[in-house]
Amino acid sequence: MERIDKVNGTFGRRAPAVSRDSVSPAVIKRLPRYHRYLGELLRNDRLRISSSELSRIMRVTASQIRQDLNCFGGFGQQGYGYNVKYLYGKISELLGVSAGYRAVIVGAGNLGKALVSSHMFERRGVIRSALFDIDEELVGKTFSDLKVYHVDELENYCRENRIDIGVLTVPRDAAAGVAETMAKAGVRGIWNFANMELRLDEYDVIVQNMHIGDSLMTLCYEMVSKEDKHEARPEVEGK
Amino acid sequence: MERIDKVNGTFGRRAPAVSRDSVSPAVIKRLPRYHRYLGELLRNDRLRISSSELSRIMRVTASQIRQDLNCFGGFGQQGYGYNVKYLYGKISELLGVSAGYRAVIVGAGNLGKALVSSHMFERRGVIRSALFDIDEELVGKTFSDLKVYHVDELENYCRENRIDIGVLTVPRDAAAGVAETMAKAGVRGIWNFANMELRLDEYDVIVQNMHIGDSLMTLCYEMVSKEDKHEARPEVEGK
DNA sequence: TAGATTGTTAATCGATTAACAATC
DNA sequence: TAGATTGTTAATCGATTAACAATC
Repeated sequence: MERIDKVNGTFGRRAPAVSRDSVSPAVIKRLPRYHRYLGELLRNDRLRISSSELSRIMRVTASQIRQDLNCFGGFGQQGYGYNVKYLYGKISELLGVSAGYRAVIVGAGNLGKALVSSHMFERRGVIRSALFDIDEELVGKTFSDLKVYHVDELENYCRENRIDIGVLTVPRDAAAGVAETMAKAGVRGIWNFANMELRLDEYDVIVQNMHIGDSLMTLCYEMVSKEDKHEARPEVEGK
Repeated sequence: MERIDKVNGTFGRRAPAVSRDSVSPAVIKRLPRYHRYLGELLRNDRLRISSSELSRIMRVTASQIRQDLNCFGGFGQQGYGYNVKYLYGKISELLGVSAGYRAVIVGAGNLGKALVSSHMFERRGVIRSALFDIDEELVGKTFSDLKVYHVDELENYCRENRIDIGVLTVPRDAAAGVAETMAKAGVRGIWNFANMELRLDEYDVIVQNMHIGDSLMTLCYEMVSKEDKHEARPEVEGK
């Protein structure tokens, strides 16, 4: 068996393919957060990190970190900890950063523009390919180096450019139709910002519904709960 | 004990205050989704719904629905089901829709504009009060009926207008500073879109960090996993 | 080697589901 | 009343934490 030098971040002949079989949803949901924190450590030139230090930074238990990372194979080294670069690379691999997925963004409104002008895609290894809109005024324009095409061209474009991901920032009512068009054109993942749950059961497509508003509601829930607790507490008797 | 007519959605003298004590995080996280689906049913003029029908629509177990809704008190009625309007009202109440929170949005870039131009706040009972930006070019302009002020005025504005919620769509590096300013000015909740986890431990403020990108990564994770499964499966021997 | 820290098992805790009695 | 459907308890399942042996 070839040894992998996790400490220096260099590899022997064959790195073990990260294993994904039967990884629990709870762990998967946490991966992007690990990725963020490790990216931060990397930018700060940290070479190694122990589960206990990472646990202090991330405010989770060290036990959970070790358990999580171990789902995919032994990423650390006893007595040393984890090599930041190596670990970051492994998690990036799991999250498809090196898959080179190509994405189109449908809807060149404020949200579409916000997404393409950010480092959103770039940072995650997703290649922005083009913008689409139904508004003739926008067609032909360029935002953040991305050309806007008319949605009529969407199906052909996706096919010809082997688009993997479709990002939906269109109005609610248009979402289902556009999604189906993309699914037919071979798109394999849809990132949906319309405020409804898209379902493409007939197609072999993975859908991520992004409900930004849910987060605002959770914030409000917590604010109300806090007030309830503090204000007007009788403190007389009983529980 | 006064009876509450859950069936007609009308109330007796005293409606039971929804109880929030020790509700599990898992349930809280699901509330916005119930809210969305019930809103949809309400728009479609549905008067009642049973846990079993709702379970089909939402693709969760009926058992979970009954268990969840029961955390806060008996919202249903045996033999009948749930009154859609009543239930929607109760969940709205839990989520602070009727709290009348006032929000400012700091950062009048594409994301800020996208948020204020949507029904994001309105739909959740949050009142948009003003926009703020550091760019003199933008100050004085109006977007979606909202005036843009200079961030220098943020602290005073929040105090004078009793702002409850601050929405951060500023660049990463500016986020912590702006957040602190708002906390000092009495803001009690911060909705942070900067790609970093804001912590305001010294202040009595609730922070919701919105990591849009995590959702894209999860999508990519699932796409890679699916490919791994389908492609190049040796099917020779061993597991 | 001794010290540190992972990998991993076992114990605990929390969340989900199933089942059914209560009740409308 | 009979039928339907909730509220609620008990059983199962999954996720987290604690503990420690393995090992670098």
